[in-house]
Amino acid sequence: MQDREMRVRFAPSPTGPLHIGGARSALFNWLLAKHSGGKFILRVEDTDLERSSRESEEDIKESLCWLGLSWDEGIDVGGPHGPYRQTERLDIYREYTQKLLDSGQAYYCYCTDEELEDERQKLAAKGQMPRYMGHCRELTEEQKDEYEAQGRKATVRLRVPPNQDVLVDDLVRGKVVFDSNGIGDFVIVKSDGVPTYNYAVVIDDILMKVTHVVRGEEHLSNTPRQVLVYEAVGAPTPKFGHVSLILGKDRSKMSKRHGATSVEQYKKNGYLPSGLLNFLVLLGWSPSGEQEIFTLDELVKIFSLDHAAKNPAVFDVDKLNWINAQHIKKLNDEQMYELALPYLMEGGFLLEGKYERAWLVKVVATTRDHISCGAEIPQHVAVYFGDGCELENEEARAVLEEESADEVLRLFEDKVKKAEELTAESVQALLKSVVKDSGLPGKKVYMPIRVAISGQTHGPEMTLLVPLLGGEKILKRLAYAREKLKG
RNA sequence: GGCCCCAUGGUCAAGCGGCUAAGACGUCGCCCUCUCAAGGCGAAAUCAGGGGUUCGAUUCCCCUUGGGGCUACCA
Repeated sequence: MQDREMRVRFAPSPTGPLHIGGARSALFNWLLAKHSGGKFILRVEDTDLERSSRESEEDIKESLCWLGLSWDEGIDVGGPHGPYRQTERLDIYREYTQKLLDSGQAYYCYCTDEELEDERQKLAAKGQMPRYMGHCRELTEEQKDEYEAQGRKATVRLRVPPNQDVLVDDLVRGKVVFDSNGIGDFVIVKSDGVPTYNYAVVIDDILMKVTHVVRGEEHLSNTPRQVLVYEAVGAPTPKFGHVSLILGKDRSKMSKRHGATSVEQYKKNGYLPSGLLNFLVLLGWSPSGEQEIFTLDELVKIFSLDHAAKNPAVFDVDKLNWINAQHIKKLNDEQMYELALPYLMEGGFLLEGKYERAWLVKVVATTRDHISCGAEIPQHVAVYFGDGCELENEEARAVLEEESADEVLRLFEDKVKKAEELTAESVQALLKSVVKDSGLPGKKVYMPIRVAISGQTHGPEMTLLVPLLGGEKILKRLAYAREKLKG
């Protein structure tokens, strides 16, 4: 007897961009599938007609693709158990609903929102769990006709057996028992004929032969309802795994006010898919060794639910920044350039059009060890652009106003003019000779030059800065700085 | 309110009855250095509280407290 292949899915509802929590669920499922050689399915749960949109669906797919989490079956790519969009599966659900109705495991309910709300209020007042008490459980044909005549639209409810323990055997939480009395007959088909989440999700998982349902902990309390549906249709339950939630800084569920919560925002800020994924996988899961920086391939090899954490994790941007920085350090020059391009354009650095690509590549490469995301590139490369620099502050001005500065700059200028080439090595030698000729301490030499050619008292190493600026630009900047000082 | 989950430094976390309670981010200090970073080294910092069980509890059980989730014709 061979184990069935592992089949997992990510089933977002397209009501907004891909949330960071959703991305982690997708990642866990994807890793599980890849690790075991199984299948990863993408299903769209769009039964909330009001809030679902194709636009969101596109956004989610785009984010998933950007992350590199491709799906083996699902929307767009198809598969043997489609369609993979729930609103296109209405006939399928109808079939199951009819069977449930025929067998008496489900029934029509004609209660109105007001009546239901009233019932909830009363139960809550008595300190009991608000739930449906079964008003329409035993309706006669006459009563149904009467309601129909009133123009009421019926929902379909599942008949939930009383006094029953509903067991959820969870891969990360162990056995969790719920009392069926606390659940009540819940709606499986809305009055417009569209199934509810707790119903559709089960039918689909059965039909799509899903073996492992891995999702956020917010679904744990809903799982007994789903188990009840499995039992009603006579299907075995898959294995469940409820992963802890991702919380905001204040320990409440991540939401807009916690800053960027969608994958596309991180993409926009120039985070790398590998960096974001690496950060996400460490939230609620830990590797056995001490390594923390992983490629996707490495994660595929070692990931399992065994080390999934039960406690919720706070999203820490500082750690994300560090992890992403580690991934950026591994980029080559071309990859760096690719990462930088949108920000160079945005920052207007390419408008001048007079910069060679090869030069730009070198400039961008200087930022590699200093940034944690692409959006930080402009502030680091600004110093390489333009023919003159404004003095950053009084401290910078003071450096140039020092007595020895003038002499240093003259020496430097002279040597730059005479230099045949400006490379890291030659600049190093050149600067050393300025130190020697002036007899000044290094700092008294480097600083005035730095400020004169960059306007700032901080920045890239001189052996990086000078060659990249080139003789022509340096001379212009020196002239500009002198001009400024006179004024 | 009811039900369910969770509880190790500021944050992510290892630990699975006996440890000086790992590691990482962040913080601080030192080194490197023309500067800012990066990098290297080092430091401070944790078992929520109370009961049990046990020769021995961070670890097992109960209670309290705290946090979170669910309680929809949302997913």
